[in-house]
Amino acid sequence: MGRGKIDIKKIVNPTNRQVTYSKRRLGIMKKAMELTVLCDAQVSLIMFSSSGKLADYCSPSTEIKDIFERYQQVTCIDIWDPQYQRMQNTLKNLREINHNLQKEIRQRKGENLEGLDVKALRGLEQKLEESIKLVRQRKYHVIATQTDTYKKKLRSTTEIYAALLHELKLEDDNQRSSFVAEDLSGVYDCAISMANQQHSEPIVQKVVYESHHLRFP
Amino acid sequence: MGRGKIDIKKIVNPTNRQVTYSKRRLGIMKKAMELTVLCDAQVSLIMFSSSGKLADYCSPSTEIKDIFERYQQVTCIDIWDPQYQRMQNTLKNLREINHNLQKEIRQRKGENLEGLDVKALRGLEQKLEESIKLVRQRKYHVIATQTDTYKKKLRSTTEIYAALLHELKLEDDNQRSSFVAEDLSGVYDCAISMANQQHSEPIVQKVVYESHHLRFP
DNA sequence: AACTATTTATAAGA
DNA sequence: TTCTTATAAATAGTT
Repeated sequence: MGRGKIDIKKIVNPTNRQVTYSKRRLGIMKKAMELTVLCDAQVSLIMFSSSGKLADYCSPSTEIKDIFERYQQVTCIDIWDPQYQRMQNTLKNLREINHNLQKEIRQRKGENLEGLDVKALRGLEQKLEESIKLVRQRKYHVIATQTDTYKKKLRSTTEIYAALLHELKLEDDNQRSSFVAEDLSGVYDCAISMANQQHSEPIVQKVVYESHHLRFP
Repeated sequence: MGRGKIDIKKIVNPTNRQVTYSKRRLGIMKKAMELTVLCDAQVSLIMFSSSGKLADYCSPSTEIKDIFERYQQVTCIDIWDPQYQRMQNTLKNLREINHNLQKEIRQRKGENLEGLDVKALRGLEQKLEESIKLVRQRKYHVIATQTDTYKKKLRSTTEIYAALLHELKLEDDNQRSSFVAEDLSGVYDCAISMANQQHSEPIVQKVVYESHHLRFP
């Protein structure tokens, strides 16, 4: 169809090829549309030109992905094999890791010990003892650091207020002096509560409580 | 093209429609093939007739799935949305769960304690103490059961050999008698080693060792 | 992008 | 279905 008959083989001239592609692309899309309408068929058409440009047609009230899934079902070919397979493997591995982790946690919690013999139990006990040792060390470290910080804060606060007290005394006023004495106790309380910011009990009480719980290696 | 012009609308007569579908299906496939060859294009064509029959064409040295993946890339549309999305979610969840499990394990091992304050550390310590208590209980239980079993075995074995010894004594032979005394010690050793089947140390030694490790709540 | 001579596709009939 | 054939549609080469 055209001024002359052409052989069905790759058109060498790129411009010519591009022009023919444009014309025939429209033609085939029209044909696809006609087939859809005339024959109530479901059609998916995807074309990439040699320059990589995409053109596609899909019968109305469907999407290419639906037609594709239908195609997949009919041909029994799993299109997403590579990615899908990889994901499935990853899932399997993760599940296994998960299972092992849960098992380990359960044992470290002292659950599900039925399968273990004396040797394994003793091993587990030792592991737990080591862990608890580490936790206690850390706890001691944190308390020590904290106590130290609070001590410094308290000292500096006390010093500042002592200085203030001194300044006030310089005014040599009996009424003032008694007021300051009252005030200082409040200031001290305030320093204490600062030192205990994250704790409900006063710091002194706390430290005593902790040290009775501490054990050092 | 044909004896008469037709409107592009659904052909009502099913037979007619089927015939037209057959003809045009071939026609469009030929067009697709020509486009492929003439213009060096990549074409995928999938058709389902109204009766559900599949026909497809794909440019040579490719597969529909390849064209489809390319289409997916270009359109940025994820074709396998439902299953894929579900899997991705599952993966994400599993990864998160794993991460948390690993974190918990690390803490229970006494690692990564930097972020915890005194209260949390004391909590962890208590949890570990509870766990160790459970492990020790279990260990005691296993040892007790095992010891009991071995004791019974030993007793029954000893009784059997005592009976044998009695029978042998009935023969009232001095030579024999001295032989039996020797033999009995061997028999006793055998019973001991039976009782220790899964352990390298003799049972008596074992029990002593264990009880010095045991602590009861 | 438009034109048109020709080829190709196909509707209707057998 | 497939073949035939008159006719519509598509398009190659040209402008």
